[in-house]
Amino acid sequence: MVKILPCGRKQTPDHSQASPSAESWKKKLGEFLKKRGLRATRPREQVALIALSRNTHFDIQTLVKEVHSRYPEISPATVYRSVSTLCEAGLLTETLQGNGGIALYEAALEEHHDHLVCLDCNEIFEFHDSSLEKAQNQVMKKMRFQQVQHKHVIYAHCLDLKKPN
Amino acid sequence: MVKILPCGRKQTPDHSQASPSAESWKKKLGEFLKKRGLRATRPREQVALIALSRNTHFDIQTLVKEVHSRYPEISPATVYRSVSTLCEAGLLTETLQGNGGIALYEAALEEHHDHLVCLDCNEIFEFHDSSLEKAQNQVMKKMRFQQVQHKHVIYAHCLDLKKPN
DNA sequence: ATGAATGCAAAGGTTTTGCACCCCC
DNA sequence: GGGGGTGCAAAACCTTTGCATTCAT
Repeated sequence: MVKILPCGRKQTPDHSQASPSAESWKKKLGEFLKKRGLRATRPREQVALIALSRNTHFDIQTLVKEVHSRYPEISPATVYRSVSTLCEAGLLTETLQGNGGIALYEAALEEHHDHLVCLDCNEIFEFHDSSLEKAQNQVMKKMRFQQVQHKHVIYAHCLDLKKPN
Repeated sequence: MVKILPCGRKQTPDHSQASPSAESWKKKLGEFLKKRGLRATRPREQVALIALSRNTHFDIQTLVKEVHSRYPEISPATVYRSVSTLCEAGLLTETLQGNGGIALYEAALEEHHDHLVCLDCNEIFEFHDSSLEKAQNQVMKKMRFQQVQHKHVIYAHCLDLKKPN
């Protein structure tokens, strides 16, 4: 289990600080670009910076606005193009669908985790449980499939706190 | 576990026949509409018929086309409006995202199941495993949340058959 | 220098909305 | 008869694309 906060309080951005992995994406991105014969351009790296230093899940629109506010010269088209590059590079993952069925992304720097959406405060929590993963692998084995990836999102009410509004 | 077919073969539509639940949605829909003060109109019920008698996952565009081909007088706008009504009524569920990140829907008539997307043949399989569910409930208990719903999609390769192309 | 990347604007597609008319209750 | 529902068309959005230009290598 990674981080759990009682519902109603905001999740503290605990990996916004420069973590050991904070710089690792630059290397990883560089390698990917070289391998593909792509170029390390300024706009591309600025989008990467903003997308990968976020500590929350985000949709593209939010990213577009954020990029625009910090780098007004970068066009939405570039943000879209960069996001797909970053996904291909394995630095960004499309994780779950938000309220309107909109795809949300997050940095793929950390180890795998599942998602818990609190129906009271709408906050998204992350967790990891090894027995859950184990059960999952059992099922795959039984079904004779080899798991590559999975998306697991649980929607739940918080038992400790009541809805703040 | 519900249906599992070795990868590379198409999943047989085994609940396309009139099942006991085939008619139950009419009642459920009627109750919902009454409770909300909404009306049981012909277009609404025709869309419901097509959407709920499907046995596969589908995206809205597909549904729009299908509705149009059977009932050309029904406009796309009505399909959209009906789908959200059916979702609110709990008769339709947005399940997972297909290839392009497009939302897929399915009838919520049957008992809960998870999804397995075969990366070799792109087929979507459904499964249910009680120990998996149990593990899940354990986690929720530990985290002090009460689970309402969850979406679990596993992407995997089939061990038995090789990619057909 | 060469070809990839960008910005811009236009195109393409999907979903929502405004409004007059229709029809369920 | 009243108010929700529908169809139509327009609007609003989001995302992709074409193209001239810029820029990394």
